[in-house]
Amino acid sequence: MATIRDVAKLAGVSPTTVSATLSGKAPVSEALQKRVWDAVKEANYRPDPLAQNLRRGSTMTVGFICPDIAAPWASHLGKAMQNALRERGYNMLLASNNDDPEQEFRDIALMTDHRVAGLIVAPTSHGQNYAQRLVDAVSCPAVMVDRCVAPDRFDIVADDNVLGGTLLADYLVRQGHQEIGFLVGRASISASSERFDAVSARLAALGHPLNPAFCRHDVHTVEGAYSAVQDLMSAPARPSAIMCISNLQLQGAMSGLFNMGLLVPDDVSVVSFDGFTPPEGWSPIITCLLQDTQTVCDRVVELLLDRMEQPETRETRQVRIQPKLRVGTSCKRI
Amino acid sequence: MATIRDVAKLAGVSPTTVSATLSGKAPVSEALQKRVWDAVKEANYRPDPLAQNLRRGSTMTVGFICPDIAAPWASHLGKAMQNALRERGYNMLLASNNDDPEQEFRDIALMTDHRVAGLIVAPTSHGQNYAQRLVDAVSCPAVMVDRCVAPDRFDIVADDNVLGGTLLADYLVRQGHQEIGFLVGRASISASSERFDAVSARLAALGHPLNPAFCRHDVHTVEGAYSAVQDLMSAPARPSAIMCISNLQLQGAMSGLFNMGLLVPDDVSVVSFDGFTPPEGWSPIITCLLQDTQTVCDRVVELLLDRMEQPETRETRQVRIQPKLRVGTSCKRI
DNA sequence: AATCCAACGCGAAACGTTTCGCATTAATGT
DNA sequence: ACATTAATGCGAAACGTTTCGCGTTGGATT
Repeated sequence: MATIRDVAKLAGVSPTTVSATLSGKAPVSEALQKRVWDAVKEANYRPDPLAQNLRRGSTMTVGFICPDIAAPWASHLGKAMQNALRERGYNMLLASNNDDPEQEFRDIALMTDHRVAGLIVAPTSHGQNYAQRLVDAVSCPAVMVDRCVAPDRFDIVADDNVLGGTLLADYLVRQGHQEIGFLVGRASISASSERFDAVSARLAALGHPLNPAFCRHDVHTVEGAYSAVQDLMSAPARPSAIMCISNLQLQGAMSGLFNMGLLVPDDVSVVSFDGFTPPEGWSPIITCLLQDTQTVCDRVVELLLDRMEQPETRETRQVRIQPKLRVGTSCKRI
Repeated sequence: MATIRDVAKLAGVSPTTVSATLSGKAPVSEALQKRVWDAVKEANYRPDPLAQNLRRGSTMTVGFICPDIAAPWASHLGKAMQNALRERGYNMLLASNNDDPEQEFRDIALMTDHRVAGLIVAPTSHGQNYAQRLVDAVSCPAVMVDRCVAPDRFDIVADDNVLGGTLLADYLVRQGHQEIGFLVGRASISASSERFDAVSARLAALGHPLNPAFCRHDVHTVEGAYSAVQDLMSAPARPSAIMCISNLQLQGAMSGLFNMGLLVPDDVSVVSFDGFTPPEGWSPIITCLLQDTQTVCDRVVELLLDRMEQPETRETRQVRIQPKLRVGTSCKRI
């Protein structure tokens, strides 16, 4: 592989001039520029990124850290972000941590050591002292996605859960549902509590407050949701609809209902934030909130690049993405 | 950040000795080792990976290149491989190319420039002169997944499509299907042609050869499959079952049938290689072949590490993963 | 007691780039 | 015509690590 010195020799200039020409960071006369470019082409020269990294002390790489890349949400977002970053010359380093904060912190340290230019984190957001540890661990420009952690330290892009909760609550009431089973997630996760609070507030405002007996707390796995719905639906007083706040919950709930022999929506309706969306042809189509992945991606990249350009100056920003209600076939009128 | 020189000073030894102690590549006396380790801890020293990369001319990073990371197949495999590689100290660089060979080659060049230790590629496998270009582009240890390209140059892990085709053909015949609509993929893609050939051969052997009028070729997008099934099902003579060879096809087919008002499996049965698998609770459950992602991952990593240790010596190997038939609800008996 | 060898530790060079400070030249102003 | 300045190019150092070759030491061999 040709080095910058080879090119310099070929063009009859110094390595400095080659570097200046390629980077454009210092003025070089037209004539020399041409000679340099010709030499670059002739030698088929491409700067060694490893040497650049070392000398610059930074990398054209952005890290994306998420709890589970196999979750459709994460893989779609990852795909979109990779495309967006690529256009700007960045690579993407990926880490999926199985929702384990310890693994997450190790990944952050690893990427920091590798001098990523920036970090996009979908935080696990649980565990002892989480927010503080995250603040301590992250020493480069960073944006948090989906979950709101340490908003005075990080830029954040998350769903507008108040709007989302309102849309879903309104829809349920409009469909005549009054007894609603609610699978609440981890209280420590912002998305979870925000969603619960929003739905709760809206239903109360509409005159149909949530029945605490129909709420199941700390449900954050497929298995948990499976048991929770079976528990809910085997009691003598049953809810007419079940609300899930995550995809994992939704899958567990559907599976749990299926195995009890309950049909959706004939025996019980289901709605969800963040819905699993099998394509047309499968049923039921879940009534849920749709999030525009591309918008999320665009905003995340925008915030991150801004901060990468001006690491300290700017105040942190918080962006909320407005979800849309998709009416499917999983929630019947009663 | 502490450098190796700081540690050396602290321990009263030379940088050489620190390096030797940490890497274990040269003998260091017990006494000095201890002093070095103490100094490392005291200074909280961690070697700068950027400097290591430059000096060694290589990286502890493996690249994973796939057509679409948002496809469940790819994201599940990516997740598993990340975990496996992590255990061995490697990072994973991810690239998703939207099934565009040009983008794929750019990504390969990028990763090669970055001196990845190895490459795992799910090749797009189409375009002019593809195999040759791939061979030319890849200059590091590499394993191909899913599609068989240049088997005399690369290690390959792919499905056992002969077994898979046999299982599906047997099942269809056992269920009484004789007129089978077949969505064939790109002829240039090994998985596609292998699958078609296998099913075709088995059906012929069972005395029910495929009817060419029911085959649609070069169907490799969701939209293509959508039109293809509508075309198939609007003719006067209809197949009783439709076979898809990919997930994309399956989604297009289901959607196409749905929008014609045809129910699966009441009006027409559907089976698929590589099936989209919504969790329990959604219907229909597609009768399809299941592939054990973990096995694929293990074999890929095994082959890659072998080759990374002995770049040239070993002959290329080809591993075929045996699929299992999952009987769902999408194919009725007639 | 002289010699040899193995074991260990060190200094310095090297990886390929970017950048700092200085030198040279040409252009401008008086 | 001389001084001042701006424009442009260069040499050399620096980034932090690994590694090559050499020197030293201490113990074993004869």
